Amino acid sequence: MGRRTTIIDVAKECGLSQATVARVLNGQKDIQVKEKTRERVLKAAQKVGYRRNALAANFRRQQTNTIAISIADITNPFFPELIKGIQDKMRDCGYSVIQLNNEWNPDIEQEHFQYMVQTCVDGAIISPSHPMTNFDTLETVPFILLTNSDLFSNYDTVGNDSKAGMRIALEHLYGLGHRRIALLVGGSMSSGSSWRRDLFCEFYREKGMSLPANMQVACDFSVSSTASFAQARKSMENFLSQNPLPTAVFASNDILGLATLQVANEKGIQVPEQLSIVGMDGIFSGEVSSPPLTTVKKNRAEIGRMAAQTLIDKIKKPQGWQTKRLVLPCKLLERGSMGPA
Amino acid sequence: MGRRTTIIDVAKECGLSQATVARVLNGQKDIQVKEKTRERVLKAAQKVGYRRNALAANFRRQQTNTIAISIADITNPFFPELIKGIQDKMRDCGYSVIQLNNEWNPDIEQEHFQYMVQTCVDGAIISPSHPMTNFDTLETVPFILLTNSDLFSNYDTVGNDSKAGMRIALEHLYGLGHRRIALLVGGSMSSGSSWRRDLFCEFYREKGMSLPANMQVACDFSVSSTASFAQARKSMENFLSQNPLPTAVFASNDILGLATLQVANEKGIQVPEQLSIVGMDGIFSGEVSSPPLTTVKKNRAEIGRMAAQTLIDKIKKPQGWQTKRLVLPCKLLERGSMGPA
DNA sequence: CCCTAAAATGATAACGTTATCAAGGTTGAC
DNA sequence: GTCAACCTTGATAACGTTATCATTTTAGGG
Repeated sequence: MGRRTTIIDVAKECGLSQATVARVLNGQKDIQVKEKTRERVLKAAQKVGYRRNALAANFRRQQTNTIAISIADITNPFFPELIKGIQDKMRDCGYSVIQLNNEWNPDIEQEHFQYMVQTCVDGAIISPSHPMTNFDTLETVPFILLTNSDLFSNYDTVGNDSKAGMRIALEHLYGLGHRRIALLVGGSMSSGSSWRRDLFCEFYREKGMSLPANMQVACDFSVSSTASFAQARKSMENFLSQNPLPTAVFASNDILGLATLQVANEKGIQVPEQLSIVGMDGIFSGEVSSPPLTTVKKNRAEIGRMAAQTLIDKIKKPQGWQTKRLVLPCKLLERGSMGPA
Repeated sequence: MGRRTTIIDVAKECGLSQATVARVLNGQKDIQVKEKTRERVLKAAQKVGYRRNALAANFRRQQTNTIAISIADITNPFFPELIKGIQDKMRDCGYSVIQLNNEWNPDIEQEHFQYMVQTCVDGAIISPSHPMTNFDTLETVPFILLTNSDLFSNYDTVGNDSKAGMRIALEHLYGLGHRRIALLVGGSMSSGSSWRRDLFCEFYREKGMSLPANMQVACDFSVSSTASFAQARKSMENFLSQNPLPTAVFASNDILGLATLQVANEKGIQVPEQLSIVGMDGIFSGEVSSPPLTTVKKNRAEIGRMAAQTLIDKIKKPQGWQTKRLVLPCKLLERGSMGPA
């Protein structure tokens, strides 16, 4: 038994040189090899049962055709579609994908960065675990961030215009006559609850309305959807006991929105007649609630594809790369949880 | 500039041999090296800024410390937790994970198998895309299947006892007085709708009830949750127009269950007063519907961890491996969509 | 038919690590 | 002091591919 068949075996079989065989079997498209020799090689390869040893090739070329994705948590329904988008594009371009979950933990995130360097991934797509994430560890690994936050304005980023999205939602609610709109944000973990608060206050100011007390709720946003949902429920059970109620709630993600909806349902608060709810993201669960959750939809697959494409461009053009910031629009997806005030 | 620092540079720096340096820096735990030399090496490594070249090591050892997961579709809410379970366990054991989506397409699945061989993954965890999946392509790659189907009884498998789970649900419904129970199955894609039908019929027989007409609905189960959901809705809009209605529906997965629930809600059919609905899986969306969906819960993270552990065992014990079939129980998770007949 | 340029093929040196085996040191019992 | 047994360390050959450069073959114009 013994050795696996190698390029040399093929060379012996067909009486050509190792180099020529390599050109045929593993060469790039800029082939310089006669059709006839090609056939000889292919036939011999078939005969001896040649299998390319990707490990050897990777080693020699010092590249893996693999990229890494670093996100918080694959079980968060926001991410799978995003990842799918990345995978699809990457697959088309001959890359495979390693996905790493940091569970919102910056230390794990740093470990992952080190892993990427060690393992020689060709590039990385990263959803930063927090606003102060340090990318120095990545050394020369080219990377793209999944965010649109100003905090990362020096980096290549691909993200949705969440600010515009939030504004669309608020304007829409305003247009429907809502004047007591509440804001629901996730806790420390989401990279920016602060700009949401700012935008929220500014919106009130702009409309010449004074911001009523108790119109902002912060929920702990936890590692699992289920846990976050439970947390949000708790917050909303309190919040929806106050008097007077807001006429609308803007939740900065769908999980919070769905928690609001469920609590409202339980309390007998009619949605949308008594309370409009708008979420953000457009996860599947929002389709199955009753009423289905109106939301500011982010096209996550598209974000993924764009990020992948951008990363590939960056990998292929190591010289003279210009920082790129791609911003995709969100759009309001009207389902059933929003109505006139 | 120029060459990256290697083990040889470190050796020069500290005046020890390459071999010794390797033993310190990359060696297994069965170290045979004096504390003093270890320190010398470490210090030198630090000084010259040594980074292990994992590509070289992988090549030399012909292993990658990487395993592959082959599933249908990461955006199917059934999978993320499963994957998380695998990842967590694998991470603990020093493996990283490549995840591949075959989109229920056997051809893509086969490509993935070839990819695994080429890329020398150390092992694979596979959710077969269909009952006839051919694993010969995998050659010597050790693998574990995520299923409990009898169709794969010759392979190592880890899966939930779905049959028992379904039985629990049916028995429970029966115990609540339901006598007109309908069955809702996914289409061709799910590896076995046939055993569900068999079990369903047998259940009726066992209870001495005759199976009424129109108590089985098959929905196309499509690549995306959203599409499947839409398909199921369509089927259920028809189904729930019949007279008399069933008093309960057992859906073979939560997406189908949720579609049923939504259509029932829209038609003004009270759930669970007029219609009980039980799903299967226990996905997050079932938590947010109203009422929340009662379901036969599969502990997907646990399945993932078990599969990972089993695969690792198999990898580490190439000789004399005994085929293993792990079966985990499901349990009924009572939320709000099931009540007395 | 010769000559030149281009195209095709050949020979061979890396790439950086690990594994194997040999050599040198140390320990302790007799 | 000797010898064996063990513990450390050293020298070096792979691993299979790709890249570089040298060499041979082919094509085409004069």
